[in-house]
Amino acid sequence: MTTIQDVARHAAVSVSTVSNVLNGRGDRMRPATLARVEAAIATLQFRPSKSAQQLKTGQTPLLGLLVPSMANPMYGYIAREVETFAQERFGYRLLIGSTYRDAAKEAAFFEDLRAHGVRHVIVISSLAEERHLDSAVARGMNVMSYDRRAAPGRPSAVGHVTPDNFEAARLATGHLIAKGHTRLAFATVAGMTMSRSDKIEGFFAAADAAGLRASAKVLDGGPLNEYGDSVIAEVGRATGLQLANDSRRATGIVALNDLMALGLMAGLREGGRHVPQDVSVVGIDGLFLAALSDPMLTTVQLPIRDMARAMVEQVMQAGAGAEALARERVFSEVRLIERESVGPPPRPARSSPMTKARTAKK
Amino acid sequence: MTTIQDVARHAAVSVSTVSNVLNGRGDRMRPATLARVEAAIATLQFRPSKSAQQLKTGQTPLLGLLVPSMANPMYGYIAREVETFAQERFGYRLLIGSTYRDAAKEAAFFEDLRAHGVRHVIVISSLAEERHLDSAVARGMNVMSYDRRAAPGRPSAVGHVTPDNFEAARLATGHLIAKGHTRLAFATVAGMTMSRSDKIEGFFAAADAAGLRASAKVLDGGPLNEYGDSVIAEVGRATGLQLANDSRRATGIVALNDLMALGLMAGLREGGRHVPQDVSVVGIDGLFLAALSDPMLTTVQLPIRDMARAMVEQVMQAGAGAEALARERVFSEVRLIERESVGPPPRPARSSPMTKARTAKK
DNA sequence: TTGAAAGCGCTAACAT
DNA sequence: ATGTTAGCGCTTTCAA
Repeated sequence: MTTIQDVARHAAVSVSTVSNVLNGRGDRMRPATLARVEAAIATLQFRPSKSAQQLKTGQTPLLGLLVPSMANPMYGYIAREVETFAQERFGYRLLIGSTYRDAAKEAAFFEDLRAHGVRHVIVISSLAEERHLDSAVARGMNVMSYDRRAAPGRPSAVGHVTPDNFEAARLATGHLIAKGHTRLAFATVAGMTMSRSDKIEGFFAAADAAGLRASAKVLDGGPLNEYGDSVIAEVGRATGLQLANDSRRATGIVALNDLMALGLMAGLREGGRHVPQDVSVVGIDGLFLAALSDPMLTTVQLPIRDMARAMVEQVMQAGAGAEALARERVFSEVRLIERESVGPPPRPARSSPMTKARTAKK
Repeated sequence: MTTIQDVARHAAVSVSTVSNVLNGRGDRMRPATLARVEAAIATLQFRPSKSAQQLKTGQTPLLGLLVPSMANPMYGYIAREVETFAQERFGYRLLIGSTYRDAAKEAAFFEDLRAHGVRHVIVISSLAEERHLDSAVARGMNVMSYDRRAAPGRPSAVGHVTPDNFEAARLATGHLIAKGHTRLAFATVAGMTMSRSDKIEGFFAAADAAGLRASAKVLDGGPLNEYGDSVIAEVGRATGLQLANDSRRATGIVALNDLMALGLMAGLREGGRHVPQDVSVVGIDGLFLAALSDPMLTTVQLPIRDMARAMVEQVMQAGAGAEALARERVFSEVRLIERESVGPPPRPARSSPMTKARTAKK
């Protein structure tokens, strides 16, 4: 390994001179000296050791990113945006970890980040609590949390960036209502996170506003056990299959996210139902995969790239002043992408005691 | 930050004693001493600094992983498997980088890995050349390359793990032939990598064996510009759309991979063709997404997890002996998963001059 | 059984 | 304009 000593020797200068050029202080020396040093660096292909620099400065250009699973296309997409921006804007690299929604793995990852001296971390946790994040902050980390709002009341030192989940679900539900659906459902998985409850509230808010609250219901597809990649789609499929055999099922369904929606459609189809003729489905996320399905999935697009950038920008705030870092940003730029998975509700096969007022437009 | 000094002071021992317990040499001291040290470590929540350790030992528990794009579900899946195994088996964390298939970005990532002292790296490159990998090896890195075989003739210092792409494509093509298809095509993107050419050869080998070579063709959907996440599916869609309007199109298509196949199906449908009634499609990869489409995609499952583990295991070989490290492993455990996207060919609309012998079974 | 001390590669005072 | 040097947190001889 070539060191700063080698360079100094090769250029016949002292190590501090080399260090000066490394740190952009080339103006402190004669041009000829600078040139010699630069030549030596190039010749020897010298790259200063990050660990030595870190030991000295306490800084390391590494960003920690914690996700439930990298195999989930949504997190893969966020991760890529975070990584790209962190690299382009700050020259940081990404130290990533999948936690499988496990508290112990999450804690272990934080411990390792700390040991590595990583002081900037973005967390996409599906744990209910987030106190462990505060303790990370207490140890000097800048942490940003994705997809949840600051817990009300309890002042937090961690920053928050989240899409407007309430609005996203409201929009999705409103679209179904506008198409004439009166029997609505929100399909989710077991376990209540802030993001999920916000969506559920948005769902009910839209139903309420249309006087459809009584028939609106939440479908819990069960737990997300094991490896969290495809499983949310599997839960969706199971829910879809079950729904297919339910004669009193909702005709308009909002899914927790696109993967769940895709699974839902597969399950519905497996059960012999057609989307959107028998049931309409709308997702939330706006994954590119939603444009590939048959029928193409109508979904609510979230501003992923903007959020990724905002998280990076904020987590990098040098000051670490709690004011700036602990800010909460809710991104409301959610928009409905109408595709093919939503249509008018089927006309009721027979008189249903559930039928509400306003008999859908023909 | 609490250091080994703090622990030593707190336990009233020297730093070397603390270091000894950190490095599993607790047997060198009196149990009471060990206990005191351990208590101090726990009380102070001490974690030794990785950068200090690295500076001293030259080792860092970080694995570099280079992928074209983390937003691609296939790479996300591989990355997760690599990460999980590296963590569980070796206690390593993952330093990941998306290269967008760009040589400069790839080189920059390697430079950074070197600066960080990372000595183990797994590369999924879509660059034609791989000399840059050899130079990384020359600088002391252990590198494993995924999805390509060692260049024949030129002895390489980098290890190789790859699925049997020839066999995967042969299997996919053979399935189409068994179903009666005589007009075959292989849908790919612009740019020839070793993996792609192996698949194409497997495709032709199967066609040849059935006397179908003359009508078998390769469809090049064009370049994969920009951000490589959804774009391969977009190329697939464009190819599918074009195919839909081609009256002399193949009836059985093998796609480069599942994402391309999914796009292909979307394009075909957009163009008014039905899968599998008008055209049969088979993918390669075995992504969970392939089970979600309508029709569900018939595909060739690759042993991703096994390959991920093999790569990690091999890249970690301490010896760095070129013999063990530069090994090439071709995983032939590929198997066809029959789903719904393949059926018998449509009966020819009218006499076609192309029609080969053996008029498909009814 | 325990401790003292050198040194890994670098940065940044502080000389000169 | 350039050089000397202390020291970041740790591991590891070598001594005691």
